[in-house]
Amino acid sequence: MPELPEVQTIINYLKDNILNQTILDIEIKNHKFIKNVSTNEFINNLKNKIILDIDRKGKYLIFKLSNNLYMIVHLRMEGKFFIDNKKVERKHDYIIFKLSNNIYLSYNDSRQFGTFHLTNEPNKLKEINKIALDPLNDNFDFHYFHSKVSKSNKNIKSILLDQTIVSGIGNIYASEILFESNISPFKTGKQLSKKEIEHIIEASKKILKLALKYNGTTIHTFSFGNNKTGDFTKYLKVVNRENKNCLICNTKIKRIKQQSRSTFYCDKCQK
DNA sequence: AGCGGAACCTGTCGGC
DNA sequence: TGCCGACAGGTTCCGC
Repeated sequence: MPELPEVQTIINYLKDNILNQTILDIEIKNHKFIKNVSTNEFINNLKNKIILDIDRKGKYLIFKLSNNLYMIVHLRMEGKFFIDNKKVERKHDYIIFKLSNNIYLSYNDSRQFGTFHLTNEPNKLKEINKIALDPLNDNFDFHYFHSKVSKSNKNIKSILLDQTIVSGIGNIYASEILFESNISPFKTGKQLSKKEIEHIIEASKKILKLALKYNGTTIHTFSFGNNKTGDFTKYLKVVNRENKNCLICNTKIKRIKQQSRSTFYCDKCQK
């Protein structure tokens, strides 16, 4: 489900609600989410730790806890956090943290793809270590991106989805960024001119910032803050607009598959 | 090395 | 109404 704007929206909401709370207890209803430690280790390590900060690398959430411990969470397609003032029964709640002040933080994941890791050194965790800069980072610039794409034979849509080249972009924003850049999703990295690479960098920063401002995009199921939805949906220009008119040139928007994932684009505006 | 496709799961929607 | 297939904001793994 979530890409950078959605993950950051979730983090902002969590920070408003659970920062400096102590984890009093943890209930685990399904063990599969915990990847690099045993369930017992997970519980014992987290118990009585304070949530000092919540940060992000790409689409990973990084919970900084007291005693130099970090909990790393990836929501994949459907992971969600709910915050309740009392214990509730909710379908697909699989990990429930009881926090001080009687707050219950529940991890909910209908498709069960999400992951949890515990570590003292997040940057040494292989999942985090390979994640590239995201477009909102000032170091994501022409020099960096050009060096990563200019020799690539992959199409630019796939390049934008490659988290080891640029992080935080997923299937929705990849299409939106390419439309904003006037670049065909079929073009390979090699075929891009310097100017086009510049355009993609600018469009990435612009779209992700704007989407974040509107708390992300809700098409199917994204929500944060116990069922609030993202407002960027109404600003989407190509995604889910198959067969509708391009807002710039009135040509019908096309929908195709690349790497078995939907790409939306305007074949007149995007060359 | 690099690719496409399957796998991981559940839910929803559209067509027949 | 019911069944069946396609599809879903992601990533990894496997086989060619």
